[in-house]
Amino acid sequence: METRVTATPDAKPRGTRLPRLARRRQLLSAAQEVFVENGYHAAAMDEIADRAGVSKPVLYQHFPGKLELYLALLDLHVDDMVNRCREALASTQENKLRVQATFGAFFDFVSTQGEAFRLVFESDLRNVAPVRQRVERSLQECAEMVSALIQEDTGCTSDEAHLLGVGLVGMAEVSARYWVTKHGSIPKDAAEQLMARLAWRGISGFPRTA
Amino acid sequence: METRVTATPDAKPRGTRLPRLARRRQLLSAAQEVFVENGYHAAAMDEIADRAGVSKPVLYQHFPGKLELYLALLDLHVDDMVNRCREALASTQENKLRVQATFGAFFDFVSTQGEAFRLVFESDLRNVAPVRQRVERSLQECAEMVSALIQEDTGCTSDEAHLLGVGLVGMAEVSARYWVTKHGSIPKDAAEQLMARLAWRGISGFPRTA
DNA sequence: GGTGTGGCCTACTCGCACGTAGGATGTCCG
DNA sequence: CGGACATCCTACGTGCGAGTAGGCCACACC
Repeated sequence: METRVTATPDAKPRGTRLPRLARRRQLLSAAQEVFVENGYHAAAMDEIADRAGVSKPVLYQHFPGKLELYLALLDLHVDDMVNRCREALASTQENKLRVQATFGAFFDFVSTQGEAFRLVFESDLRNVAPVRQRVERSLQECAEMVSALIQEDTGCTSDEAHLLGVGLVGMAEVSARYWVTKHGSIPKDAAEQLMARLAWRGISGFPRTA
Repeated sequence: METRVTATPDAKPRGTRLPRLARRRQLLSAAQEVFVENGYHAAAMDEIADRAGVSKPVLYQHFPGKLELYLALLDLHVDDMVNRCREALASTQENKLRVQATFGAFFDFVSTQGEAFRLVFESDLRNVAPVRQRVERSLQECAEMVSALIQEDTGCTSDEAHLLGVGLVGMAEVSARYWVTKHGSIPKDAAEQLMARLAWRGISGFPRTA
């Protein structure tokens, strides 16, 4: 999927001119590479520009600052995650299949776009309000969709269902992240189904009394 | 739990002299406050010194640099977490109780020392090798202790047991972190037991065949 | 062929925060 | 009392990287 991962931070030809929108997309792509590799702080605007085969001021003609550039990318991926999760839950009416589909969604999410999921799950900028807000909100949304279903089918209070939802989504996130770094140990289908089985056994027909 | 959260970063008396070891402990404590509040990058050595009622060079007489100071704290807390987890798993021979105890361990861990768990779970320095290594290694250790037990009692392969272990530990981490930020919604005991029940239902007598 | 507009570049400023040089001051022992 | 040692301070050097000033060049349209 990468054409070059060699030593030199490989500046591109540096001669091409692009229309505004195409350049913007390319800058986003270059920025994603650099942010994912190094995190926000270690990423230099110079390197992003170089990676796109362009000089720094061009970057600032498209984005007002480093933070805004980062947020633009982050928004893309949190939305992607939430949508995948929503679609998985809506894909069937049977809860067992819903669980499977949702784990599938998380495993898919961490498999796409290089390692873009790191922007959401491993951001080194969570201490900055707008970033924290986006990340927490997106996970919260996923958890709420899950907990709504839990609450329908069990006698749990709202608070209990929320906690369960957060835990399940967290399990999906963490296991998917672990799996993706250990490619080769287990095929994707098997990993998804293993975790889905664990979750489904845990949550199905959750007892109403302690 | 905080005595002061006012505007001024409250420098202490600034006159007291302390023996070397006591000063070191106090510096660690001040550093922990600042790192937890702001993360690594937004934490200034000046503020840590101020917070301890001391000037910056003193800090550098105790720690060679900012990173080493951070690592000293991080080591403390990853070890704490692993030990709690180990003790929980060793506290009984019955697996159901082990699950309960382990969730208890994670909920305890996030409840102690201000919010020191953020250093482990939300470090904004995971892209730096020594930090990443410590964090991942500690979670890996917890997961391996869990997966060893899983492998004993199920027909899972080693890879499968590892994935399950990581998922369960991840669920404990995420749910504990969520619970601690929502103090008041559910009492600690209830939250622990709810999650433990979810996990135990999921993992107990895990089927040997797909 | 001129002229304007849009895309691009080189080269710079500037602030911030880590880390340090060199000096003052309190305490303990001969 | 005097000097040695340890603790601490004020004030500075320094590097790095975000963001900017000002100018060049290609292409399109008159």
